[in-house]
Amino acid sequence: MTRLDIHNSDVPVLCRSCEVRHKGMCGALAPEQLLALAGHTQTVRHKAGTELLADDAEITSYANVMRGVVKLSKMLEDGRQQLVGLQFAPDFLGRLYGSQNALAAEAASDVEICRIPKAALERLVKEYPELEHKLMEQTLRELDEARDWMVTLGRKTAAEKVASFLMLIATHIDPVSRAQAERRALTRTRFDLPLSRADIADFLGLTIETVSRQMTQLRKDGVIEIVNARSIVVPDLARLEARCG
Amino acid sequence: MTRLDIHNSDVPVLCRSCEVRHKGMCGALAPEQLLALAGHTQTVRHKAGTELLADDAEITSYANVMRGVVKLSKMLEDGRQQLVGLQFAPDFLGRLYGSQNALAAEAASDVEICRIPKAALERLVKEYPELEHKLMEQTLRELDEARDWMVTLGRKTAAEKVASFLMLIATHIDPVSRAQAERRALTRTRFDLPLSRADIADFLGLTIETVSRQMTQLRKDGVIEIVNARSIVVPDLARLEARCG
DNA sequence: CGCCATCTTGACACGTATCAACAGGCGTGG
DNA sequence: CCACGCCTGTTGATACGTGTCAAGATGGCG
Repeated sequence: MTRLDIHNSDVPVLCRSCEVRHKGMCGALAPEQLLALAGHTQTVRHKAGTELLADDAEITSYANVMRGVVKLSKMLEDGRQQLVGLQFAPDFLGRLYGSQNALAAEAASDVEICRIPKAALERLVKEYPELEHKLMEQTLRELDEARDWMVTLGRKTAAEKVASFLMLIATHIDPVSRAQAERRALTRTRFDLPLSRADIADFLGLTIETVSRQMTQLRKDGVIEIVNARSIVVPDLARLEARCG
Repeated sequence: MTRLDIHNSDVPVLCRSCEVRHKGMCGALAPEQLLALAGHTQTVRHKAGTELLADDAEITSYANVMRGVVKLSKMLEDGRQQLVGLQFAPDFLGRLYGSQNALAAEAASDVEICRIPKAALERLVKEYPELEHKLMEQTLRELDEARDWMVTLGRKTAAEKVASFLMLIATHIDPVSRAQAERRALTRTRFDLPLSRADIADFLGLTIETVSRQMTQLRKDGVIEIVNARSIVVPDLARLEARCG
């Protein structure tokens, strides 16, 4: 279970300071493999709002989210938009084996990502099945999350949608794991929203106005406190959970 | 590209008559590996409506859809239901590496599935990375489809949802591939709906009545002909596509 | 032939969208 | 340092789409 990490000297310098090294796909790699990977990677910072992957663009590189939140979105021709996922560190970014993106990725907050050229990663995946296995596990998790969200989009009321969104953020944004969040269910929790009202609306299939009204309602009901538009306090996560439908 | 398949004698008897052998995950396997697999598999037929996997049940086996359509659904505690996917032959069925199902699977039509015990498949996956790769490709396809459907659920009108559903069935149910369907876009197409109005409503996040009204509207607009409730003719797929939003 | 499930159609209610006005925060420039 | 303007979010009035409830119509099957 515990990884032998005393011999850090084998680990590439770049990776040594990487905070998500053990959690993302890199956790699958031995020092020597990490070295093969690190030879191609490049860590880049982007400001909130930067487009990281354009829809329909050719895929030339993949990436790992190291810090911050990335939003994935799709658009209809007439401009209607739907967010189809949020990626937190240490999530993988990009459609593996795809030639073209089927969605757009944009930095929701300031982010730091670790890029690797498409060909380089695909070569490594072929060489180290353990790497593909890690990516498979994340893909399966994302599929589970996408399907959970389909229930939210298709069958929940506006009030339940907003509560579900807050719950999602509360359990993902914090460095504490989801499991910990569950244990601390009764504890006062505070977090910042990585999305604007417009983004939240696009994530929930609602309008800005409806999101705003439902937030106000949750505040009036004492389920949340709105420190400011971007900062929320949940006195009791269990009560919020009860609003999720 | 072409697989050497002249020496059928090496292929297990069970698999030799399998119509989806080359298309699903089994396409990854050499005769010898197929033999290892076939020793554990069991082909079963089920009538429409049979529950194939119960939500929250422990996973003991995986399966491949060989004939028919399987619907995947999730339910909220109060009974509201959402279909989160449809599986056609030769799709894989089951949450790989999961211990519990997060969704229910039910035969939408009469189906034939090829079961394999969880442990047996997981052993094979470990042994043959090529097998995990095939499953990865399907998982990625399913994730793409789930995200496409999120746009439908979150941002389309009832009319567009129904058109999108008909389009989905038209391009999946037929033995002709999606690519072929696109080429034959202007051709008259006829197909049977594998779902009842209630299922369609659950797939689209609508009510039965709204689905029915929108179908009627499409008929009145000449976009579809309703032979009977379960059988549809689309004179011009391009016109239907134009209704999808 | 008749029953029962499924589907369709109608009238009305309700939730969410739309349109519009206003409030607050924040950076810019005077 | 304050004033202004812009961007984001909030609140209100009203419209519209879809849900709900109820009553037929249709069709498959004993």
